[in-house]
Amino acid sequence: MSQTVGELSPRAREIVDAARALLESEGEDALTMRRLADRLGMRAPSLYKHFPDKETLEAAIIAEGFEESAERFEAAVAADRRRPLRALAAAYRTFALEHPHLYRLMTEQPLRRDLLPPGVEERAAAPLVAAAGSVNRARAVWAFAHGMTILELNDRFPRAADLEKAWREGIRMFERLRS
Amino acid sequence: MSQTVGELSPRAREIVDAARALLESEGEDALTMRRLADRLGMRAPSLYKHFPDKETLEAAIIAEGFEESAERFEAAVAADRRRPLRALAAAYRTFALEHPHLYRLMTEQPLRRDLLPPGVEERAAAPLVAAAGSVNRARAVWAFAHGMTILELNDRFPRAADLEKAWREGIRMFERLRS
DNA sequence: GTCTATAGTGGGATAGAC
DNA sequence: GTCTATCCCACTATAGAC
Repeated sequence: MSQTVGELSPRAREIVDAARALLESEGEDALTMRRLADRLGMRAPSLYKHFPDKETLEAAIIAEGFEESAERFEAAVAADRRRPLRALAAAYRTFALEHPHLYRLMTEQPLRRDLLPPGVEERAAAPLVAAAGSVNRARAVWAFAHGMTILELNDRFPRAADLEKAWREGIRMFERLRS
Repeated sequence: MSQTVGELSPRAREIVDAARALLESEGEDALTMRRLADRLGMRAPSLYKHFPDKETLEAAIIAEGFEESAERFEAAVAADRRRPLRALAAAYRTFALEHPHLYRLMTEQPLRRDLLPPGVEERAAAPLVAAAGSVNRARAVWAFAHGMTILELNDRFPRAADLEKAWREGIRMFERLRS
C-alpha cells in the first residue's frame, strides 16, 4: 500500500529523513543546508552531491507528506463509509496538527509539481473528490478544511474558541448538500 | 467613517506609507529596513528613530489593512442586505486579490494584537459575525473564505479551475443554514 | 532626525583538492 | 562522496557623531 518516494540512493534517503526530522522538530526556518549537514555529521557543500539544490530536497519531503496523508485519507474513508466527509475532515486536521511544519511546507507555497513523482498530489486528493461528489464541491470543502487548519496553526482563533464546533458546523453543511 | 491608525508623527506616517507601497509592489521579502530606507532617501538606521523595531512598523501596516477591509465589509453588507454572506464573500476576495501581499501579512502569522490599536480586528470581523448568525458559524465561513483565498494566492488550484463556482458552492451552503 | 560605521548573524551555493 | 576555502549575498539592530 505504501510507496517509496522516487528512486533515492541510500544516502539521499538518509538526508531526506534527517531533513524532515529537522523540519518537523524546529520548523522551516531551521531547515538550512548547514544545520542539516550538522545533524548528519557532514559539511553543507557535501549535500549538493546528492541534491542539486534545496528546493529539490524540500520536494522530496513534500512528496512523502502527500503519500502519508493519502494513506490516512484512504484509511479514514474505509473506516467510516457512512460519513466520509466527516472522517476525512478529522483525518485532515489530525495529520496537520501532528505535523504542523510539514503541513505548512506542503501548503503555504506554490507546489513544484515538476519536482514531484507523478500522481502523488492526485492520490491525496482523490478520496475527497469522491466524497464531495464534484470537483467544485471538493475545492470548497478543501478550502474550508485548510482555512480551519492554517488559521488554527497561525493562532488566529481566540484561545477560548470551540474549534470542534466550528468544524462540525462546516462539515454538517457540506454533508447536507449531498443528500 | 475612516479612521487614522493611532497617533503617528508626520514622518512616521510617510514611512508607513512607503513601507506599505514597498510591500504591496514587491512582497514581504522585499520589505526590509534597507530597501525601505532607500525608497525614502534615507539610511536604514534612521528608521529606528521612528519605530522601535520592524514588527511595530509592520503592525501599523496591518492595522491599516484591518481598517480598510472593515470599511469594505460594512459597505458590502449595506449594499446588499438580502444576501449579506454573498456580499461579504465577494468583498473579502476582492480585497485580498487587490492587496495580495498585504493580505498575506495580515493572515499568515500570529497577530500581534498588543501592537494594534484596540478594536480594529473586531470591527473587521463584526459584519461577518452578524451575517453568519453565530460565532462558530462565522468561524466556519471565515475559514472557507480564507482557505479559498490563500489557496488561490498560493496558486494551488489548477489553472482551469472555476473558482467562482467553488465560491458559490460554499456560500450557497452557508446561506441555507440560516433559513 | 539624520548620518557613518559596525556588530552580529545567518543564508545558498561553487571550485577544486583528495 | 567528502572535504576546505570561499563567494556573495542578505538581514536587524546599536553606538555615537553631527
